[in-house]
Amino acid sequence: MPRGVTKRRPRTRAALLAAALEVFAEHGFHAAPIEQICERAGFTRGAFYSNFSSKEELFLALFDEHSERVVARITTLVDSISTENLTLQGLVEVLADIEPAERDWYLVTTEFTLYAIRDPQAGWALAQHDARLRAEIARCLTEHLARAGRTLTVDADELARLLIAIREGGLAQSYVEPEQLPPGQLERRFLVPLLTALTRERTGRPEPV
Amino acid sequence: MPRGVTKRRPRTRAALLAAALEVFAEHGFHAAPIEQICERAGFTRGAFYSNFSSKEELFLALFDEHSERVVARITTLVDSISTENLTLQGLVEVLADIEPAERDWYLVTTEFTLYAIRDPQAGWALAQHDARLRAEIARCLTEHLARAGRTLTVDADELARLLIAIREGGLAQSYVEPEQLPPGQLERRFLVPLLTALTRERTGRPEPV
DNA sequence: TGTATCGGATACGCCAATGCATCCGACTCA
DNA sequence: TGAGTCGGATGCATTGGCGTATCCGATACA
Repeated sequence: MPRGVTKRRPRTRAALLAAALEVFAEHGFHAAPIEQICERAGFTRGAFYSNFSSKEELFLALFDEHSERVVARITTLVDSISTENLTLQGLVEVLADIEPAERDWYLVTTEFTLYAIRDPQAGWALAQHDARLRAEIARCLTEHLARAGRTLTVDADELARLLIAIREGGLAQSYVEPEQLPPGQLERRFLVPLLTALTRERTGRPEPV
Repeated sequence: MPRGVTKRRPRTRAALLAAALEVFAEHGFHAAPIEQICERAGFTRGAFYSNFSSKEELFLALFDEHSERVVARITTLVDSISTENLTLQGLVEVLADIEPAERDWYLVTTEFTLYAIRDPQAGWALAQHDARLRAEIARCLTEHLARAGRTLTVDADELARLLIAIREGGLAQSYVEPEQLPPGQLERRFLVPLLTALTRERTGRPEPV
């Protein structure tokens, strides 16, 4: 462990990351000037290049950080199931709950997705994250449904893919015209019949389809 | 009508638009150099600035053009229903059919969506297009289901939103990891049970849910 | 076939952002 | 408390893309 200071750095890094989220959300990755990120964080470009080697690295770091947080949040949800409303409705409310801060993240992660489609390395990283996320969602679904007395009749991972698609695709529409489609609306309207159709009573016979 | 030439211009415009689609898809809007678009189209920047006032205007024009084409394509689908397979399966096959060229359009339109979320004017334009698209999809659904002897139990426009969300959200996942999730897979897996749950036999009673 | 006009090419100036090299101040540890 | 190292600030050079002003060739009409 070197002798010098080691407490300032992580704080600076965090401030830059937080500012980067805002500025990237506002302008997009390419249009976002590094200088604006720095000044919003209360630093100069010198601090920036002392912590990150380039704007791209900052972008990756931002995604990493977010990625951890998202998975952690779902894990928390799974654990809180026991105390929550155990009906199918209750599950849907959890899935349809979208906080205002999601907007900035949506803008950044969507841009990251485009980046990942073009860049195989980033694509691999995103795929890793998505796989973890789906695993958590699948766990959440399975456990919650089990406690509600139902079991899935389809692959949980693939259903997780569908739920993610509905969420992301729905958010796109919501953020383009917020008055027409409040965030979470699609989930609230369609998830109960959908999940009903894709599950059966745990001890009963499959429902007619 | 002026005396000079008037046949070259539309061809040049079309060539630039076609090249722009490729280059935007490859690099993204901001990272795409105008010069590369021009040289791929076989022109120079002089030709470009003679046809478009800026890169942004080109982007809007590209979206407009695409937008028309998409709506037209759906309209064609509606009209071809009579000759197609009239089962629910047949409808799903149509909805799950995604041609390879979709990838470039996906990249460009997704970037346009981000642009539209940030810019109210573009947002309005996108909302107009989406509304037309949903209307066509709703018509397609209603007519096809009617001929298959079923009627919707939910709002057709909102269902169209859901289908668009699934398509867009699914494509994002497909293009990030094409081996894991072939385009259209989510539709093929989930649309039959979903549409079944959201419709009832035309002359019969609602199915149990 | 000549000519007027339109479309595209060429060349230039401009600007903004990146990233580096260097300097100064702050903080930790002995 | 002092000295050495780490972190952030400052200033600069480079890059490259954008947009305009001007020039030249091609084409349609008289």
